[in-house]
Amino acid sequence: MALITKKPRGTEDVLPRDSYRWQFLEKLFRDEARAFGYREMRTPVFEHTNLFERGVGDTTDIVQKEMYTFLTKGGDSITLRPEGTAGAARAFLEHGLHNDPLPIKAYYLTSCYRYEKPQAGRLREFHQFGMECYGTQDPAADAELITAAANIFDRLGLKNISLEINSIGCPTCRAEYHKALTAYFAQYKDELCKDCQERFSRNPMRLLDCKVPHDHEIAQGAPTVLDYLCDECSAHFEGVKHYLDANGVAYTVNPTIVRGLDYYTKTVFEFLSGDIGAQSAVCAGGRYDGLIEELGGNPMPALGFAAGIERLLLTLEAQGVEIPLPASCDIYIASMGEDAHQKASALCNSLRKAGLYAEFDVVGRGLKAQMKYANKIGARFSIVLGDNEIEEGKAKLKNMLTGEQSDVPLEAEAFINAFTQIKLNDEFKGLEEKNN
RNA sequence: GUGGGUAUAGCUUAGUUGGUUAAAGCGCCAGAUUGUGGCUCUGGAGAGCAUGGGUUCAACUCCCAUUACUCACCCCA
Repeated sequence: MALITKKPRGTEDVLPRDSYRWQFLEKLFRDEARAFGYREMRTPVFEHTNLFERGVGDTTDIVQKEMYTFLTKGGDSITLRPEGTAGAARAFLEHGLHNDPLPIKAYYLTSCYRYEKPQAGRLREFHQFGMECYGTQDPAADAELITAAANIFDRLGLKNISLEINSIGCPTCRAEYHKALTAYFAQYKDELCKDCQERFSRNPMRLLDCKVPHDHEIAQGAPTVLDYLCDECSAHFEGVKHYLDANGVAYTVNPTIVRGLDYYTKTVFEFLSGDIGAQSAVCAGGRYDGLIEELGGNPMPALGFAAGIERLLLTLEAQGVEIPLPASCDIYIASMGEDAHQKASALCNSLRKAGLYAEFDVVGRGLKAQMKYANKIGARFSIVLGDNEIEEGKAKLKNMLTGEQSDVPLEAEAFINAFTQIKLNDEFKGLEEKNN
């Protein structure tokens, strides 16, 4: 096959036969968001580059080596969003949402772009569902947000999703901790692996979760953040845990959780799936009290999370969670002869206007092939239209499951009435059988 | 950016120690006495074996390179 080009690396097509899985997830997200008072927010796919440099942090890998950045014809530097929080925060500021009753709760479902090397659960174009909450520093809010995510995984029927939480403190206590950490690792600096040598200067907290055995051993003896939290941060973290307990959300405290984006403060958390390979974080987030100020606004506490839709889909598949199939064709109208074809077309249109999913032959197939097709698309009912039926003004409606047939009139309105009646009876019977 | 694996029809694969027109299942299309699907049967379309070199009388089978896909590291949803 001489295709002029293939899809760019790290992108995925969602085919017609699979889109219902996405739609199922999206609906569940929206429903859950609504239950927690979150409303949808949509922001541009691209933003001015400096938004991400400031918001995400210009020392992060995302900004340093993963952004899709380009110059416009006008000479502006534009970047495809690598994540959702910065754009949401920008919109929050730009539209003065802090004047609305607090807290402001917003969610988004968007694509994100990162120039990375693809692997299992990692794409260059991927999709996130995220929730952002502005204007509260109460630990109840942290727990509420985490609970929303937990509820989603619960409703999806996912097993083995573990929640790990940590607090990385405020800038004040984190500075203290960094000092202690640096002092500790300085003793072993020459023994650390090459990556860790780098981390030592860039982000010492990263030294904690190195996978190299020797480094890991050294890290075991390192001071933990939780011992360095100031009174306020410590009390806040305790509060979060209590509210999670109250909500019945299970978690483990993991003091080595570090987030890769600069804006996080205090609470950080990850939901991990053991079924999808090395990229196991299916959802992650935390508090970012400094972000709004960093972007030029008045100080405003905030928190949020993002869940990777592709990763969730992978987890669902790995665990064999069944996603309900979309409703299939209500009725297929087979026809033979020019008059009947036209009648089928018109009847179909009336049915569609009435909200039904109806099909007829638009390929020019023979009757038998039409019936086969009706079967393949899972039509629940079918009728055959020929000269006889047109003449008599009625046809046989066939239940494709049971093979039962009954007469129905061909006049549109009467047909729809008769059909909906039969369809309802059929559904009722189905329910009864299910219950017995 | 670094490292490992893979590359045969739309999909899943077979292809023996290199040897004639590359095989199967699924899917697709069409038939199996006249106007009715699912099961079965028959037939058909569809790849020239990722690409480019090389070795050989002969390569899908061996060698090299490239590309793509994939997994892992870094990092992250």
